[in-house]
Amino acid sequence: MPDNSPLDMSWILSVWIQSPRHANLSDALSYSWKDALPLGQLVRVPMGARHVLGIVVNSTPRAELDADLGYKIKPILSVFEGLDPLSSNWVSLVEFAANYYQRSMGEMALAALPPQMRSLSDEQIHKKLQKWQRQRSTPQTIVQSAHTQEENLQPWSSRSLSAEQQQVLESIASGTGPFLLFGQTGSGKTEVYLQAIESVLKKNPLAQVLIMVPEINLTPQLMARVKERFEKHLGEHSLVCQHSGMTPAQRLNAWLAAHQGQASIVLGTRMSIFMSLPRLAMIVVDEEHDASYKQQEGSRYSARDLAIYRARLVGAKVLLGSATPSLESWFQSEPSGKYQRLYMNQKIGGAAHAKVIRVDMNHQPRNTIVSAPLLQAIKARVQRQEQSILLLNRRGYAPIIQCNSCGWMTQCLHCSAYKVFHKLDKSLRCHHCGHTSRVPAACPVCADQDLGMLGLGTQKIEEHLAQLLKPFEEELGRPIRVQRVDADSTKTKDSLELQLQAFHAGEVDILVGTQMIAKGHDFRRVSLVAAIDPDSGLFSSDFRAPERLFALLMQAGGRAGRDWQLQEHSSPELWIQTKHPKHKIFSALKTFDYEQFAKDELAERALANMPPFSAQALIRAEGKTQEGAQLFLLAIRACAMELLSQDESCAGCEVFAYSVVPMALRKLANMERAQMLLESPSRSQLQHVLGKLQAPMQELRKKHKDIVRWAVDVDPQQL
DNA sequence: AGCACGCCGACT
DNA sequence: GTCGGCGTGCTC
Repeated sequence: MPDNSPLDMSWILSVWIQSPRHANLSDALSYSWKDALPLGQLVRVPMGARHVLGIVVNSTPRAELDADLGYKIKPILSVFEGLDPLSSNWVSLVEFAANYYQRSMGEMALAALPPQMRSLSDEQIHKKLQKWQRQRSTPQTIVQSAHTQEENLQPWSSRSLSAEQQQVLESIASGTGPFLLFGQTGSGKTEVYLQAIESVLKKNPLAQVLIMVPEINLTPQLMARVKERFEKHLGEHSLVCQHSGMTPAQRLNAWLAAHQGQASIVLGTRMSIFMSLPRLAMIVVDEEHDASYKQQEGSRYSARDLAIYRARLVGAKVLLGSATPSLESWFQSEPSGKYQRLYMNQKIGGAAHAKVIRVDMNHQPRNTIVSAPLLQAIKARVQRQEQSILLLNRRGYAPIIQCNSCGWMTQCLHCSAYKVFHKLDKSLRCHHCGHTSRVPAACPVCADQDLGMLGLGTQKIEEHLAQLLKPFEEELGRPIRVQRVDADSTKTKDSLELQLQAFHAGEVDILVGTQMIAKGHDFRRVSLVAAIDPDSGLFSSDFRAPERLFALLMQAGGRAGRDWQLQEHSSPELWIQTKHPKHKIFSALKTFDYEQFAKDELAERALANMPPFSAQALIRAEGKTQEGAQLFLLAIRACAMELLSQDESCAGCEVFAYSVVPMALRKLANMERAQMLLESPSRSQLQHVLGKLQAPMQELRKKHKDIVRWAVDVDPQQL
């Protein structure tokens, strides 16, 4: 009673809790307490009938009389003792991200904390904290003891650096960044990251470093290298991961280690950009061009862009690395931009670029899958016990089954897409909504049994290749092993790891897969990579499709010939089967000339006023009918027009609203989808208009009852 | 978003 | 007679 007597509640706290923007709540709710609390303090507060986690962002003395608020201010329930408040920098980062990506502060902030922070009781978390504090050893003591030994100035690694790597490291040490590390696959970028991190940690043993990778799959490999380098100097508890594949308990432990400053290095996926790192001194964004850095639902943030913001906010260095940078980053690293570009051109150990060989499929027999010269080249690899990788961007057997009599095709009932034939279980599967059905024995429309297959999938290539190689097997006197790697073959946990291990061990001759195998994996004995059918990336409605295709093929080419021992027998090759061999993407690819590609592509973007020469935001709506979705967006469009002409603060804004159109995948899981693109030469003007549009959009949402979901996507990656 | 309260159909 | 469908409405 004495503690919670209303008379003692002399402070009003502003608290963020998890609630989306469209809830009719302001960004921070008011609660009372007997004391002021520091910014970033975690608290437990009553919310209706529930108790929820909150973050204090402000404390003000209670006025003599509460103003007529229309609601009762309740006291908070408890304060998280023994846990440092979140830093003001962290709060600023969240605030910026919420504003920029048009979400509420509370949603952004609470989603950035480990889920157990919300679900566990205070006691459970305290228990965890105590247990964890007992077993911990601070990095300080370990590093200092290491320093008192003989190796104060000795490098932690014995590896020698190339002149180029050394030069890049000197630039990083002497500059402020952001740095764009433009380095070929195999040029030793990872070593540069590790060395840069080493020098940061040696300069300040308490410093913290964040390393981001695009995908969960890539964390174990890099973590192994980080451990090998740093574990003995920093202790095992100083290196932690953070990604959605971890258990809730693991995530909480890692989060606590980072938050309390014990973790020196955090390695994770995009979500780790929001880790609480009170002494953050460096951020590494590996493969910075990768689209996975953009969150595709909920708060659609770009972890790469936030890394730039966060680094500037806390005075940390940020290092973006890629062999095929995003055109946004590339543009920023031009002499007129804000980033410093660092070149790494040389391949370590003198490994050469893959030789690019284009096969003009116009001159091949119709419906050729693997052209004769490519097959020949693959056979030669098999004979030399070298490995080949075949890339195709479609899984399954054949994309569609068609009735040869009436033309009926396997349209998904719930999506505006075709179901794909999977031969293993003789099923038709929609890759968008997952709906699965049996293959009909006859056409459901005209009952004709003459059903044919259209197009190519990984399963079909796998089978086709086995057939083509069968005669050769006898000649060779051993079986040829073909392994398929795609979303279907890697469904179960660790199966990707196992399949890749088998490939590494040389138990497989040929790997057939989707682009998931082109990412990051270090294949030693591969001397041939072939893109079977890359043409769909050449003529897409999405202006970023060529950029993605180019990056994929460059990366694929980099997979070939990483082992210089292969050089003695054969040179690595990248094969492209295409009906458009003269396309400029392929001519730039031939010399692995990213710079030429970027120059051409940027010139086109400048002419068309596309990013990075403009900023974009996409408003999407989903409803029962296409008409309903479009009507909602049209109303928003009208509202935007009105703002631009009537609203004083928007009057000078140059924001262009494109027409409302159905999405590329018009219907998904029985939901009709439409979108409208907003574009402006000025990021801040677009931001301003979006902010002004927020309230009217929420009003419109109430009127358009048939709208099931809608979202604003700032800086959309896919159109 | 949760989670309440609140009024109408098929079941122990 | 209840269990439970999800339609509005509120949360400092």
